[in-house]
Amino acid sequence: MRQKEKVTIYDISKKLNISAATVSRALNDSDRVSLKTKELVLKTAKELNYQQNALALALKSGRTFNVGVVVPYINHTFFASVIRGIEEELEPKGYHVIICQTHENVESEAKQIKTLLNTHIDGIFISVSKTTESVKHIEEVRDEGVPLIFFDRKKDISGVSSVTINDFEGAYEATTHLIQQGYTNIAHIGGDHKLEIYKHRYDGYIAALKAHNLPVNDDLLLQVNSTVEAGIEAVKSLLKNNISFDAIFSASDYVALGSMRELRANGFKIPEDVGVVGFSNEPFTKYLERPLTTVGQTPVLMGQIAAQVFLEQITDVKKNFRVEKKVVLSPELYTRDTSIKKGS
Amino acid sequence: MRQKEKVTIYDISKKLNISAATVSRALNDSDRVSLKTKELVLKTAKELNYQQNALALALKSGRTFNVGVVVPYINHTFFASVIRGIEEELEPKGYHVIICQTHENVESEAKQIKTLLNTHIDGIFISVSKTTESVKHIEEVRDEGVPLIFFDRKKDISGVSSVTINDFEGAYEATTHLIQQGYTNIAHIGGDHKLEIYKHRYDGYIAALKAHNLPVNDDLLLQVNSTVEAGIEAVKSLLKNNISFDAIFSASDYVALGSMRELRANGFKIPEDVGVVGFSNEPFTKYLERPLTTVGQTPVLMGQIAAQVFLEQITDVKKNFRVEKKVVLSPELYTRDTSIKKGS
DNA sequence: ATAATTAATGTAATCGATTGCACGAAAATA
DNA sequence: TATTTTCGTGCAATCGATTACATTAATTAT
Repeated sequence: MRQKEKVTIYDISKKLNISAATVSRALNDSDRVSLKTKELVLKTAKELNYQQNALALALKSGRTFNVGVVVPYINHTFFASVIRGIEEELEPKGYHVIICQTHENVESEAKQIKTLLNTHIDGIFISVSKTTESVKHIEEVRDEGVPLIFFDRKKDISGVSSVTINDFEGAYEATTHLIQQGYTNIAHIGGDHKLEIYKHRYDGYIAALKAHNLPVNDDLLLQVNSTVEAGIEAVKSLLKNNISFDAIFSASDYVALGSMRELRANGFKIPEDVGVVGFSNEPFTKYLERPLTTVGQTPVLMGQIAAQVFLEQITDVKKNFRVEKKVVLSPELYTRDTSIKKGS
Repeated sequence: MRQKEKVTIYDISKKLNISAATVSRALNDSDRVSLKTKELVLKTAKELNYQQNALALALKSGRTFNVGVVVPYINHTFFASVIRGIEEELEPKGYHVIICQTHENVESEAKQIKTLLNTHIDGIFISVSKTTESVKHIEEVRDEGVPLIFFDRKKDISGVSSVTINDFEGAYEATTHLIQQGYTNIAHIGGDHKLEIYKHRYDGYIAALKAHNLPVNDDLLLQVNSTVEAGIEAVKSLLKNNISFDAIFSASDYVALGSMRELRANGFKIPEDVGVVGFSNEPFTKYLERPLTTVGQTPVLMGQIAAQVFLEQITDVKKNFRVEKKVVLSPELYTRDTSIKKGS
């Protein structure tokens, strides 16, 4: 029950009748200590089961070996996977990952960042919340000299690195795939353009249509939240307004799922009557009885790369300069049942 | 680019020409400081934008306001949701959550715990890995006087609290439900009994059969990993061995999914020919074209309660005693399509 | 043999906040 | 008025490790 009395370098120094400074040097393998004392110290340290006090070190050095990760929700597969990637990459280097969620709320985001800074983290990874417009709280991090890395959802801030998916390319490929499958009247159910990712997916969709000389029809463009319910509502509204379409490219798998529900409820066959493509490659998409074609995002890889960028950055800081690095990952189209016209 | 020079209590003390001790007392609202100086200090602190140095405080007090969470994989929906619950409950109290994953590996688990202890976390939440048999590394935590809380996957260690699901009850209800639907030949595809949760689910299944005077048939009992592939293989082996059954109670949603795949591939209709019930209420289960009946586990709630137990525990420690608290949450059966016989 | 060099170790300050003890001044009591 | 309390504040140690500077001992060069 009682806290074990921790062994410090003073305990070692007392036992060996030398100064704590020498012990410290010996433990850090300094060349200003004789081999004999070095060995002696190391041996005694092992005997006494000495563990370096990370707090004392952090106080002295200013480095805590903790990094913060700020995401909207940690239990969303995508974010949890990115965190996993970060954790896997940094754990071997002795870093710990502190996670915070913003619930898509800027104020919470700003608060979390403030607290993280106060905890003296060595870096921050962030995917901004939907409601984030002002970036003052983020610039503050940069100004304090703390490495900051955006992943997936970024803001354009000079001097800040980011790792993102090429959403444009993903959307372009998805749309092109639908076109090649013979669909010509493709609706796009996207998300709020305040988030770059949705804007880029929209742009990719438009570009693909134009590249194949298909007209852009405003009636076929919707912006909704990323939920099953929103997908249902979106299709309902399309049908109610008598808008004809033969395919849906959705910027969200959840929306795609809802869309399919509503389409089937109205007697449409997928993919015969309507082709559907989603975005994200959520785990459930491949388990559906009719697996969903979707754009995959390699979130674990994204986390790993973000971590690597961070590691580069901290060595840069030591050298007293900073590089702004923008990594853009290529998405991959998972072609499955919902977009392959039979007999085509 | 340059690290902002941090404001300390010495800066305040210098500016006001008083000692740092008084500043510290004033900031901590000690009653040994005159109201006048108190106000003065508070005002100056605000002016200079003073932020308490968490590291210095931690070094002095031994409390870091960090807690560690150790799970097999952080991107599994269940664990991510528990973490979310913990985080939501502790964040308002000023705690940070440090996450570690073990990849179901005891050595990794022991190492993570060791590092966490060295980081001076204020408590540890853990769901043990499948391979954990020796609990020496866990007893060490308890012996160091660091509050430890098991969630979901626990080990029996005296003096350690836990928050779990009543797996027995969940399995009992699920099996009873199948029986009530008219299934009589129910197979159980479970997991490794080394993990209590699987043992309990098995026990619940057996108890339900006995309670309804149904025979226990060893041929219908399987132990497999929690994957879609394992589910496919399990059904393959049942069919190959010509074992007849009219329902499957699986201890895993993934296994249930695989089972259904293989059953359909062999011309069986669900739920007409074979009823299926899973376990966990994974998000995908309700999105299936034929939503899966499954036992839900309220992971967010589990995290919240675990956090509450932790908070109680640290106040207990202050009072110099420790209570072992075992919270068992009730699972809930989500009755969906795969177990409801039509016309019954 | 003596001076100059190098190697090994020790001393003490530092990182920032907290706190037991001491001290002077003011207030209350005798 | 003299004596005791109370109040507000400061001094200095502490938490554990690091490190610039000082010092001693050992070695080499002259």
